[in-house]
Amino acid sequence: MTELETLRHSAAHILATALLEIWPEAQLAAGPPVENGFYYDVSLPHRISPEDFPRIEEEMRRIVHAGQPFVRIQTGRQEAEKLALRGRLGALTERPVPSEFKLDILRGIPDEEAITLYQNGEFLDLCAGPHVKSTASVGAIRLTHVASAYYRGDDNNPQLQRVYGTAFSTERELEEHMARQEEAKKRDHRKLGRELELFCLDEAVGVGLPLWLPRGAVIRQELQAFLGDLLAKQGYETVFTPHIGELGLYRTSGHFPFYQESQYPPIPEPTAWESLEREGCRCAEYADRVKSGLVGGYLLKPMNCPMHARIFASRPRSYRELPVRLAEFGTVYRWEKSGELGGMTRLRGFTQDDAHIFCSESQIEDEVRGCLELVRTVLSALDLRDCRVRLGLRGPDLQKYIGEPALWEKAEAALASAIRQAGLAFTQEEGEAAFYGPKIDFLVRDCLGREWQLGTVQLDYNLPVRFGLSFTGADNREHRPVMIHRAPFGSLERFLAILIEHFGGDFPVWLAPEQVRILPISDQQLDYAREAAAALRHRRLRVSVDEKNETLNAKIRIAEKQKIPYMAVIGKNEQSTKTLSVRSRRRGNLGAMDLMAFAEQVDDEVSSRSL
RNA sequence: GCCGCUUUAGCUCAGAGGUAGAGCAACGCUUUCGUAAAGCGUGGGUCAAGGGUUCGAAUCCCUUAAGCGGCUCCA
Repeated sequence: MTELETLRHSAAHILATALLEIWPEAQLAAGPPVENGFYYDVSLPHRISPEDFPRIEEEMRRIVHAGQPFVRIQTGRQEAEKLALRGRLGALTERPVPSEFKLDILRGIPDEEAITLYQNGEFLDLCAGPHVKSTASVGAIRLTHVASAYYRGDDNNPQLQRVYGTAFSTERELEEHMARQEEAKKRDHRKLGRELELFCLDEAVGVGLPLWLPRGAVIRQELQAFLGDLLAKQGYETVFTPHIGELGLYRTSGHFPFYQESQYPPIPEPTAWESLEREGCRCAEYADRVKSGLVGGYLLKPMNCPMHARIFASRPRSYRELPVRLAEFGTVYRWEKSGELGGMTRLRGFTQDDAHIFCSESQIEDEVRGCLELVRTVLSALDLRDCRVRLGLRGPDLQKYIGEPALWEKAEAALASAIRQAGLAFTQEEGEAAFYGPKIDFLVRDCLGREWQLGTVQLDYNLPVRFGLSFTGADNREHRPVMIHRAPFGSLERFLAILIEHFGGDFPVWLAPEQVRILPISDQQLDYAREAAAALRHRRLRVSVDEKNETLNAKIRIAEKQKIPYMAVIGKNEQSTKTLSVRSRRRGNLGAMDLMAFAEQVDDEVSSRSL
């Protein structure tokens, strides 16, 4: 634990102490430090709201001023259990009701581990520590928000109130942190997405179904073209597949029923509807039959892989043509629960920069390495260096996965070996696999510190079996290919969200929806302004002319707020000399430039995709 | 889906039981301007939706929806 984490952990204990001073009956669960601060989970009939924060904070300040030492108490398991039964753990006094969560946590601690308690003032808690010396060491502490969480993160468990706060050793650091958080909120892609007119989420269209506005569409097309160039070089072939497919296809792949709860229900054929009507089937019964897949129909595709598998199977394949790499910007639809939707990061319809590589086992390592290389190229080209890599393996609940354990072990071993070969630092996490195979994910943080999965490389021995895929080997016998699923962006929507926040809306010129805005000083210069715009457009630059009846200062201000990379001021002088007075959003006033020289310069910047 | 909070003009927000307001944006007119906001004027709202309490509801109560913060799940 770092020093700051220790301090925040102690802050959590101070929060707990304060909560108990106010509500002695509170049942405490756990209170760890987290990314930006700390929290404590508490079960309490009173609904804690931000309105309660002032009095809780006042109580906390009092505890800090009191300078209560944190005392570490080594104890026996039975002693601790007795205390918990008497309601004394996570409490200021003994209480008539046992400390249920503490008791449960205690029982979860392995036998060989020592049991320690920490006490400050009257507050006694089951806790491994460590802590700062005394409550006075926590110089600055503030509550930020309250949310809810299930005990131990399991939705079968009781729901707790989670009070979040942050703490630092000095008030100044706290103030700086709060200011940074405020700044970060200005980069929020939901805010910038609306202000810069990149996308919109319209309830009238459907929850979680995004509309890409013209300016956002420009960015998407640039991203697609950028990736398209890389894919062509790596020997990928482009395919297109429909948005819906036969239910049977997804039975074969296992999406139905393994992935059923994440899908829109099947769409039945009109004839199925009619024949059920003839049977006198009632609505509820009909709905049941559709849901359980007893009525045939189509599924809005939740993934592209089954269709790509069918493309592979569309004719006999020879070992000579492997690996077959099929790529598609495929839009998929998933039934995300309402509470988990958010901006462009969690949607019900989104587009993956998907591809499936069909190869022999001996090609796996090279191909996976190629994929990892591709993801890294993409991320570094866009300056997203701050990411971590995770190897996702099966979890303990084997019901959630398809396929033979032997194949899983092979796949997991192969991925682990490829990732090591690539020399990437990574963490290994159980329960993070896809239902058909293990995967390597690239995770980045958004402006508020939340982690999102972008790029992914997944190894799959199972779908080829389910689809009976094969190729003819050099031995003239049929062999089973292996499938690699990979998406360097992950989804274009989520990637856009992260990009918006990374650049704060100030995109590099090649991605900027509008690259140059021409600002005529008066309408005397309109003709030349339009002429100049046309010339720049000929160089395939994205240009507009601000023809509004406004002062130059106002036009500059507007362009700055819209984060246009280049402004070109045109007045009498520029008109007579056929030049532009160029102002760069990042570098300020660059002075007069020849029109064509300027076009050339911007063109270079665009084609080199410089940042 | 669950818990909490929120929802008033395109955006940001005031309005706390007596029948809706500001700034910005939009539109019009005047001004024709040299590197981050010219001036004046105009239009715009079944106060998220539905129900209830009340003589009277943006305001109080209930239900629903969406958004936000989390949890679980995931690109």
